[in-house]
Amino acid sequence: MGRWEPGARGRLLDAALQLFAEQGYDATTAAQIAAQAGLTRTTLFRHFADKREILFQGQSELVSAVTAGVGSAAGEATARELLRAGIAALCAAHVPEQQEIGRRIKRLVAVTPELQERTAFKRSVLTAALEAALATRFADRRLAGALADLGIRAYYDGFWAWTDLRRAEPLADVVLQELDALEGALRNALKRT
Amino acid sequence: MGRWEPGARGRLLDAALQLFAEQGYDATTAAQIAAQAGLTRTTLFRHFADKREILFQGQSELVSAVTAGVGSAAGEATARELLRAGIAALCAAHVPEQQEIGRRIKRLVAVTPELQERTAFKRSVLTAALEAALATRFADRRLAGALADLGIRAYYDGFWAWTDLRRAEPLADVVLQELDALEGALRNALKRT
DNA sequence: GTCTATACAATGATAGAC
DNA sequence: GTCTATCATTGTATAGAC
Repeated sequence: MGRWEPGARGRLLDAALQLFAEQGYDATTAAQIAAQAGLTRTTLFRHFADKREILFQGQSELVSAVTAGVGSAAGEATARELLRAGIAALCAAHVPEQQEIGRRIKRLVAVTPELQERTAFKRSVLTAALEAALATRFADRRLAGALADLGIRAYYDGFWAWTDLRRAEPLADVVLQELDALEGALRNALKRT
Repeated sequence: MGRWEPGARGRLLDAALQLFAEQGYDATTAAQIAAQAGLTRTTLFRHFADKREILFQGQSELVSAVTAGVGSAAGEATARELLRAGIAALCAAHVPEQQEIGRRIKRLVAVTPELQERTAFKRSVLTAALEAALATRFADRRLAGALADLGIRAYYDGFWAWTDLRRAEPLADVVLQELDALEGALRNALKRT
């Protein structure tokens, strides 16, 4: 099952996913995870600031991806096009293996408040990064925030749906379609009477 | 400075706000907070599940408020009107004292990752509650989510702005005005070419 | 029913050796 | 990079005092 890279971080992720699924997050100690990965507790904490972070590694690359995606859009792009450029870059930062890993993480998060908290924080960091990137391209800070919420919602809802797919569909297809649907629903609801 | 109720929870909040401001969140132990409030560490943890929760007490009432607000709107209310009913109820759940307390909490959150995490979690819980309440009143789950994001953004941005005001303005005035502005910006950006 | 005393497991930090 | 060892603190559990 070691389909992740053989580095320490990858082995720790594999070990954590297995032990959390068997015993639950709280009942699994950092020492157990380290032992299962052939390391010691101290080494685990050299790689990850805390136990939760084992499951959320690679999230900082997503911030870079979304920022770069917005930044590389054409100069005359509209606000909506800038948003789509950022979200598409976010999706491109994922590899197909995340489909199964994401599915397993989703099950754990659903039953673990500590992981829900970290999930919410990561989402807020990503939203803030997208908002900041958009705000460098057009003046309206309020619009940047509202569009960031919309895009990140499409990304998360699309991502979780993607992890449930059995075939290998590009993540961007699922997410951008979700974004279309969200935009349509909002446009309709905000219409002036 | 004990302008909060004389109960244990209020005294602990006062003590925590003071000590966190002086020493920082991490450098302040639970025992210090308890001692400052004339209690012991054990009693602190009887009142609050963890150290962060001292600052976020009363948040569960906000969930009740937003749910009740949406639920009590007129039967023929539009989606936008339902949203405004929920947000208005949220604002009504605050007392003027929160203006100063919120200002002090904002400063602490800005420099403390642990508190940022809890803030993000509370926001996500509130968003989910609003989304669920809206979804009971109209069928479109996507619209419920997108409108919840919009309303909660107006609430938070408005709330932080409100804490900086020196006069005693109703919170709802600030927040609903923010919501108007957000709706206008989005409506314009989502317009079909 | 609110408060306290005490013991306990686990996290996360730290300093130093291989 | 990895390890051993030690440490303060959080948060839990359980007992009992006022």
